[in-house]
Amino acid sequence: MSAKKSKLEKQFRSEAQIEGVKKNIFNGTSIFVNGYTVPSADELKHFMMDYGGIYHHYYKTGNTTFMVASNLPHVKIQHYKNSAVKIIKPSWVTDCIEAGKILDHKPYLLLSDFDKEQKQLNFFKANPSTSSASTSTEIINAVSPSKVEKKLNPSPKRKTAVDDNFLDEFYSNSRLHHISTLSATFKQYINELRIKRSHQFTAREFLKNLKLNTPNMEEYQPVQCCIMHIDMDCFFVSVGLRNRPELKEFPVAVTHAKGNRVPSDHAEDRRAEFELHEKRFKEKYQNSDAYKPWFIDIGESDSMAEVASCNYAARNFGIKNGMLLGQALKLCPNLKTIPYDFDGYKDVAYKLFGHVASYTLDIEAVSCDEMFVDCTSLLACTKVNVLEFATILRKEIQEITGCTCSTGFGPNRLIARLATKKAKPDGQFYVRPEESKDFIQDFLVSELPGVGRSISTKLANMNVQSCKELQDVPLSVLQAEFGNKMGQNLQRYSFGEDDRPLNFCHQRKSVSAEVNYGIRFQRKEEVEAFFKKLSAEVENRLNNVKMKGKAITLKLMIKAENAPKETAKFLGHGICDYVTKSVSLIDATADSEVIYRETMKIFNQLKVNPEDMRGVGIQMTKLTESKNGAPESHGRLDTFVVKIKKKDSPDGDTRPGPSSDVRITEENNSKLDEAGPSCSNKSKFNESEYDVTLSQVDTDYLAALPSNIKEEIIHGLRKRRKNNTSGDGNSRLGSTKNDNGVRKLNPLIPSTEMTTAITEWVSKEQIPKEYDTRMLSDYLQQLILKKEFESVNFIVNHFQKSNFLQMSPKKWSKNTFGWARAEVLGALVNAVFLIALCFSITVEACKRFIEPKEIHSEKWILSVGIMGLIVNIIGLFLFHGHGGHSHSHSSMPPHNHSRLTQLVTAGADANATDDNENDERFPPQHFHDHIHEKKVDSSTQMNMHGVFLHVLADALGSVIVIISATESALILLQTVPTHIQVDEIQRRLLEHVDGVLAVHEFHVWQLAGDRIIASAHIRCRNLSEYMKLAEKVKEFFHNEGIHSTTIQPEFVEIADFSENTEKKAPAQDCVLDCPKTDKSCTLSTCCGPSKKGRETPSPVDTPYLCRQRNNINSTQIGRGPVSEIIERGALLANTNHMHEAEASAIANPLNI
DNA sequence: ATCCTCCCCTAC
DNA sequence: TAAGGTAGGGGAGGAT
Ligand SMILES: Nc1ccn([C@H]2C[C@H](O)[C@@H](COP(=O)(O)OP(=O)(O)OP(=O)(O)O)O2)c(=O)n1
Ligand SMILES: [Mg+2]
Ligand SMILES: [Mg+2]
Repeated sequence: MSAKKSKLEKQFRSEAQIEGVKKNIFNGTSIFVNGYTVPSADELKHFMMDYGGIYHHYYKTGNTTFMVASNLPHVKIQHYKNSAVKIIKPSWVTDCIEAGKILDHKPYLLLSDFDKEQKQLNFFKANPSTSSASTSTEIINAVSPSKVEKKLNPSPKRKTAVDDNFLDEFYSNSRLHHISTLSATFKQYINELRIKRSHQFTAREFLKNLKLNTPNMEEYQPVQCCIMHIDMDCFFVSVGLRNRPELKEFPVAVTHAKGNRVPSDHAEDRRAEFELHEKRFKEKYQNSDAYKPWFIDIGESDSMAEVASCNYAARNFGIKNGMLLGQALKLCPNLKTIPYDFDGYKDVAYKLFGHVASYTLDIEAVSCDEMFVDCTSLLACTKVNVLEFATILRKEIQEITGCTCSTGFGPNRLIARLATKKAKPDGQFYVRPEESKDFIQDFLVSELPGVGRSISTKLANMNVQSCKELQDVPLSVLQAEFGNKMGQNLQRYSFGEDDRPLNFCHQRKSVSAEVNYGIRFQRKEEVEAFFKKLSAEVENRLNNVKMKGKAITLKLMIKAENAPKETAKFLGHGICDYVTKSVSLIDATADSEVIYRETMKIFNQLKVNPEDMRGVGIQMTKLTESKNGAPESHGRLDTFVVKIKKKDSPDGDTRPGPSSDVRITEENNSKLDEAGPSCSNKSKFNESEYDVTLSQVDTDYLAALPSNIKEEIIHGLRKRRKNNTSGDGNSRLGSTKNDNGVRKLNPLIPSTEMTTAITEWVSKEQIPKEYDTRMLSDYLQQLILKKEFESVNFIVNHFQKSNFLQMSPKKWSKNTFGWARAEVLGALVNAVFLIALCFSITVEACKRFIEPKEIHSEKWILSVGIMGLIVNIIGLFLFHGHGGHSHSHSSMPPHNHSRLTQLVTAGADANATDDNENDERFPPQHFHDHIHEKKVDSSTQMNMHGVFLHVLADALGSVIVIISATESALILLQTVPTHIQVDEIQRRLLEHVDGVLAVHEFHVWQLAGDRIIASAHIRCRNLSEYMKLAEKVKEFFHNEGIHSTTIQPEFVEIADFSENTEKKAPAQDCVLDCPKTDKSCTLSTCCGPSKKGRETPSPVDTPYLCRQRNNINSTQIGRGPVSEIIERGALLANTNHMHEAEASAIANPLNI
């Protein structure tokens, strides 16, 4: 029992003894202790008497200053609520003594805690049986309180996973769920910012200017590698205290519970669970010494809620994040609890990441309150020293978020992380590379990131506590104990070495949803119902990240055999065994039905008793990007097709009922497209028609059909499944792909309509989405496989020639030239396509020569048709195409339009009657004839002359194709256009334009066709001279036929001023090269390492370092609060921070 | 050797 | 009452 006395009490006593004379602190203040308290009433009485206070054995209204209570029944609270009685927590007494003076009692008011429990109070009030009694203590007391409870709460109904809204409610209250979600959010956030080119590094620019204009900043000392770690101080508490500033100095924790006593109905079970826990631990680690029974302090009615975060005042009492509230209250009885504020965390986290991102995007998000940042290039670019930057950054973060943070800097992530630890709270610490070995020695192994309870216990068993001790353990020993890699890592860490790079571009490897709270099932149906919900949750999460999974893992927590039935924590999981099992699927999926089905299959194999389940989880791995990722249809390519359709036919939007199968395909298609998985199974006809129509050539689909068989082969041996679900389950799995709603464009959509849709799509959409482009490429692929070469050609030509490709103002971030090159690309693709086609046809033809076959199918006719088509296309190239883009562009569509519309109608008819033969659905005869008609229009008549032309066109066509391919390739290779002579132009530029001292980095290339682009560095004397010059240079290039030029001026005079004079340099050297920082830049310039020792630290910085240097002088520099800090020289030294023993963190986890 | 599955461990 | 999630590194051991 004496062990139970808190440190605090002891401290008070010893202090009192040392002092001998006790101060008069309470000065006549009187208290009455009501009910059970910690410290006890007796102890409080002595405290009061010793320090000049008065102890009342009864509450005397108007006389007793405070009523002291830890906990009161609701009825009593209700009774006192509206009276003038001030009820305070006992810790007020101890805190006053500790402070040596009377403290404001308000933070210790017990009633304020209960204000938030208004609901419960109302509940009591609202009940008719007690409402009249609520004003009178006597009447309430007359009724047995337990009876009242029973009546109100016949069987204490607890909300478990079988209840309807459990999942939502649980997740909305789960702190761990929230921080996991936020962590993923910010990893993604950084990814997105990095992709977005338009991102502005405003704070970095500001910092640069600040440095230039603040002469009394320290001289810049370059660093070769600097990793920063930032972590918010006691994050949840800091956020919570933003609007409770009066609590800042008090010990505060964020929890769900408020520290009230808890019903002790299952005291035995709680005891038993604690003991089993201890037993398991000792068995596991074979060392009873290492075990510190964390639960010794926790009584039968102490709160088992977890402290999510506690502030540093609370940490002085030994409280830790993750500790149970009951335990924390023993350490610090007057710990103040505040509720969660999940929106606040998100808000602050966004501000934090947003602000750091305005310095650099070399950020690896670790969690919502923490990140690693590679500062190397940032510091090099701004020429600010590490600790100056830290001071500025932390000050800004505090101003923006209202919360403090700490930063650590080091040569690698390990050191940076530990430096932050040392800096906390509200501090900063910089470890220079050469200091890191010394720095790390004093850390305990348990403080190393990656070393937790298990490893530190094992090391403790080997008599290793500190990093210094760890250094002496031979590698072989570590590897024998912890495995190859872990052993290696441990040793490296112990010397302060860490070569893990920062990961700026995060790629998810798994998506899961787990619930290990409130799982209490009676029957299997309840389990099934919950798995359904969980599967739906997983589907949502997959969709949110546009992913599909190819493997499903079921995770279960099963009550350990000897664990008591009631868990220590209300609705917790108690002591459990863990079971996981996984399946690999044939096709990646995000469909909740598939996930559910597979999950149940695994579950059935595991044969668990639903009553023993304490936790469930579903995890998807082997992720692939999903093609149809975005569930929302806004801006999707196929929606444009649908829209057009609607415009065309007014009745297009009357949705067909499930029975109206016979429909024009594209309409049908769009409806089916929109249909989710839920209605996929209803009309087999629709589905199969759709599938066959679309995917006769879709290998995925072919793979999917026999997937059940394959699955049986692959997994059947192990699974030993019962035959019950094979029929239904398998047939559904076979059509999974389409159930999932993979969106496809029906190849029957006329190419004209398609081009219109594409035009609209391109003009509306900022950035082409991946699934759109895939959809488009699928569509084209199908056209090719259906041998609709003319349509393909038409669409490709459309890309090549339509206006939006040539002069689209829409530039997305990856495409600053707009779509201009697409024309060239299109030409190249077109040419390659045609060459490949010629080749395959030649081969085919040869085969036929060698081994002639009888013509007994329409395929032959089709082939002939195709050849005719090829000749036609080439002929078109020859007669229409080569002359100019616009000409063929205007002449093609009308022909195609009318023809294809007819074809579609015909095709739709064929489809409605015979959906198996769609491969040959377009009568080739019809096709060919039609083409000929067109040709007759453009030449003379259908006779020998025509035949001759066909052959001639064929031959010439090949030549043209090859020539055009070569041209396209040359353009893509950025070669200098043939009619331009670079050297000549450069020489003339120097000669003809006065004031140009030198020209270098001179490049000329062809964006497309006759759009020629030049870039050059031009040296002149100073800015004003350049202004005069610029006009002339532009004019010069204009005369040379180059209308788009990028000119980088260099000024001799300024360069001389800012750089060492010794570097005056030969005229060929570039004054505005990248600065010397690292090693990676020279190779990244256009011409490679023509000059030595110049680089950019990272691609992100390049534009700023290399191009915008001359902007600096024109920017006005403000003098904000930040510059004042600098001037005050208030670089904060790191606060020395004791290494906290991590005992509780190690002892805390309940799962052994 | 390298892969896969089923764990365990860690971090926040 | 209480809201014990989630992603990733890595090891053991078997299959290839
Ligand atoms: N067992 C834990 C650990 C952390 N968190 C939450 C609350 C914390 O505020 C937040 C950030 O975790 P940190 O490890 O960064 O801890 P703090 O920010 O609270 O304190 P510190 O100042 O040590 O960073 O994550 C939690 O809910 N449960
Ligand atoms: Mg933190
Ligand atoms: Mg943190």
